Amino acid sequence: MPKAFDPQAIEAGWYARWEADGLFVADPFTDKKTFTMCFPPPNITGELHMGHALQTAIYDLLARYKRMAGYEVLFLPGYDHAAIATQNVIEKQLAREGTTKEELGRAQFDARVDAWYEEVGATIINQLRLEGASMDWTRLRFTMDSRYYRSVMTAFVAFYEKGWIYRAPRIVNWCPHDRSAISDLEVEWQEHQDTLYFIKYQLEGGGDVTIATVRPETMLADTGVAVNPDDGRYKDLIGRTAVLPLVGRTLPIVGDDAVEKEFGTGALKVTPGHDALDYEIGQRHGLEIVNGMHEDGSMNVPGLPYDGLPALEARKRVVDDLKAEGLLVKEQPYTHEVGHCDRCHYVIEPLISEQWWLRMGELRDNAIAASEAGRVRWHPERYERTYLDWLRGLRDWNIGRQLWLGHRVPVYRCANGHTIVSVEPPTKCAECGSESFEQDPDVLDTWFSSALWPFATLGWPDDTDDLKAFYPTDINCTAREIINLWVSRMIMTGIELMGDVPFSDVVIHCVVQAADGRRMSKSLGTGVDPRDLMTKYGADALRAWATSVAMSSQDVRFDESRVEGYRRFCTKLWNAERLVLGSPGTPSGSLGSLEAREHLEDRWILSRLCVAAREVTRGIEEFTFQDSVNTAYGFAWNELCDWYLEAVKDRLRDGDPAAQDVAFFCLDNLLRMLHPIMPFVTEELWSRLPGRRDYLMRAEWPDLHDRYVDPGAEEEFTQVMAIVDEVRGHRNAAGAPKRGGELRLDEVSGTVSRLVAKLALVQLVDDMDGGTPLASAPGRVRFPSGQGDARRDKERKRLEDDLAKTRAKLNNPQFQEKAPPEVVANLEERAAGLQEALDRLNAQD
RNA sequence: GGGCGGCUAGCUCAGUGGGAGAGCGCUUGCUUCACACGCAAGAGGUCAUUGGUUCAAACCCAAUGCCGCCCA
Repeated sequence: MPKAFDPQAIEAGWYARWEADGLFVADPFTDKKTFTMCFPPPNITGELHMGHALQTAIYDLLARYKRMAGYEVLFLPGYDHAAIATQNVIEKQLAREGTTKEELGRAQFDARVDAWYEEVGATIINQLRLEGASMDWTRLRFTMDSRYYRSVMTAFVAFYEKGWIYRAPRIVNWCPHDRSAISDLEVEWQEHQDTLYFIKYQLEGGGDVTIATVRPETMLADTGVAVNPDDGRYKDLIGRTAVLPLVGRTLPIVGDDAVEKEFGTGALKVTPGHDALDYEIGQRHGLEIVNGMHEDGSMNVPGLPYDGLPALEARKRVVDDLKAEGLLVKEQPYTHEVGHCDRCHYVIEPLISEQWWLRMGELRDNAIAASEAGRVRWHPERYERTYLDWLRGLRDWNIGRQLWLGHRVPVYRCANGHTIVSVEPPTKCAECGSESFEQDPDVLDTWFSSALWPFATLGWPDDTDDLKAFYPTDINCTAREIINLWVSRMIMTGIELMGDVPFSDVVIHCVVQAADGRRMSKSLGTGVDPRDLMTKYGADALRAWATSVAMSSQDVRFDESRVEGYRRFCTKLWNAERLVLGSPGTPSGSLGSLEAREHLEDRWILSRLCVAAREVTRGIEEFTFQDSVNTAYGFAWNELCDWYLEAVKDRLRDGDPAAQDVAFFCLDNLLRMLHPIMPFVTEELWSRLPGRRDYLMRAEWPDLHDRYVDPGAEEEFTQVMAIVDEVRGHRNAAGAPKRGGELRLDEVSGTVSRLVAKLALVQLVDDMDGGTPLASAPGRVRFPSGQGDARRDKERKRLEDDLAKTRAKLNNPQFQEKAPPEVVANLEERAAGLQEALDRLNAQD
């Protein structure tokens, strides 16, 4: 074996062998219990970032663990079409080429989109493979595949037939760049420094009222003025009529509780066509709706000089004209939040628009009930509130989009205007026999199709073997910003269309930030490409890092040195195995010596192995993955390598079968429990262990229970470590060479003495003149180069301080009275131990 | 505006009421026959601030400050 582990040399090979031998493929006809995860469709707008890499590591950890624990695992991969995002990417490409999608035409545009999906899809799949994701590639799904398309159509028709889908005009978030509505969740809020304009509206019959607005251009579509009925300043105005400056339209003045008295002047201009609140006020008071804007965000005010101007230019002109007429009372700086499209970053226009809506009533109520009843569990638990709070305030879902790509709404109109809603395109109108149809031009929100992911990927609406075997799935793991966008909607559709929740557990992992705490993003230049990290440190190191941070906090700053640390850990494992494999003779493999075990160090390490295995398992089962990786790391490095292997080096060199059996057994089980975290290096090392070897990937999960737990051995070996530590400390303080010196130990077993001598590299003597007394055990140590008196003084001070603190606590009568007896006993034992150590240290001998 | 999370060693982070921890970095000594991607020994922390609960607080409660996120 080479001296260092080289990830590049083995990763691709193992992945290919696992896949070729069908280890990723799930069998729906299995007798085993099934475990299913449908991988979240990664955004197909680009390559996968650190968040995806982290998420993949967690999913794959769970998949591999469950396989080893005896489940039939389906880990299903796929991606979605990300309609708005993809359209933006292609449009940017076209802009660079000096053309537009309108110039190109639908067919050419579609071809560009398909080529893009193919290219990016391949990149995504490649990265998932590099990371070792054990996904069932025979079941790869894409939301635009024909089968998936039919699932989406079927869901639409099902909701439509229930009467839950309707078409109605409402204020929507309109993106003038994409010329489409987007959902509330796709709006990004940014702080803007703007100006608040105070404008005087004359009243019919004399007088005036001043309103305040940051968007004076929208006044062109005003149809009323509203004041709070409790506002003494304006009470008398209710029922009178204002005249809209520049336009001349008459505006009824209405009283409405929704008007904030504190904002501006307390009088509100009402523009029902361009503001959600104004729309509601307008509806309550029967105000006219004027749509003052075109789809591209330019003004739609025929007959006025502002017609066709972009909003900002119109604003300038309006303000100038108001000034000229003396109606602009004042301007003041104003800071507020402005919505932007989260894909193209244009300013969102609230706009009245006719859209497709999905009624949330029953869908929402059932989704709430499922979580409250514990049929969906959240990890960490606090995210259940995020989910419930959002659902409780949820309005109907605008599922329509005015885009060039996506699933076309399956609504058709015949030549005579009859509406047909059907999964397959109709051939003949049932009412009039017409054979000529036009399909509704809208497409569906991408999240509408993604909401069906856990069952559409399994073949729904057909009653497939996969659906029977693998639904409901078990775990969905994602980032918290996805809870409302996706998780909640999967739960809604799963309950409605499948009659059961789509998964039982939702795992919310942390968000990876750049090292300086900023968002990780390509545009900020703060992004880190997971593939570069895998090239440098190997996939296992990246995965171990991800495992250690994913559930430990809400956010994590990326720290490359920690990834590097896990690469070193891989090499450490590699060399541990190299040492064991280098011992002569053939190990018995009978494991008989595990039962017979005579040596203290053997009993100790087997005990520690059992404890570690239990903790690693618990960490995975409870979704605190950092506990698993920390435990395995600590066991491997600080116990197996630092102490056990050092203690049995000579026995291994002599070909002692007991030492070999124990060492192999520990390695075997350590590699098993590390496999879900670090699949490549563990598979490679496991394959090199003696004996007939199948794949570690389908080996059994360590199930040791308490078989070798041995408190006596743990206590005795702890004494060994304490004495060795102290001797080494003296050696260093004395500046003595690494080997040599004399040690006299009284009142400890021969086993302990011999182990200490071996590990501390000292000569055991029966008698000694002078030397330094030890604190950890009765005895003295002496080095030829001199004594560690400075260290002895320091140690004495430490012990004295500690003892004083402990005694102070014990001397408190209230402590004695109120603290639990075991805590008191514990402290008393501790004080006695400290006193003993001090006595030993002060022994004159 | 509502909600959530964080503030612990130089850095990144563990630590759910009884002796302050890890990795990396730093200092010193080691090319010891598994590993210098290593070994051994060290230095380094009024656990953000203030108050409260408790025999006992990094941990529970309240307030404050700063950083970040989600939602409107």
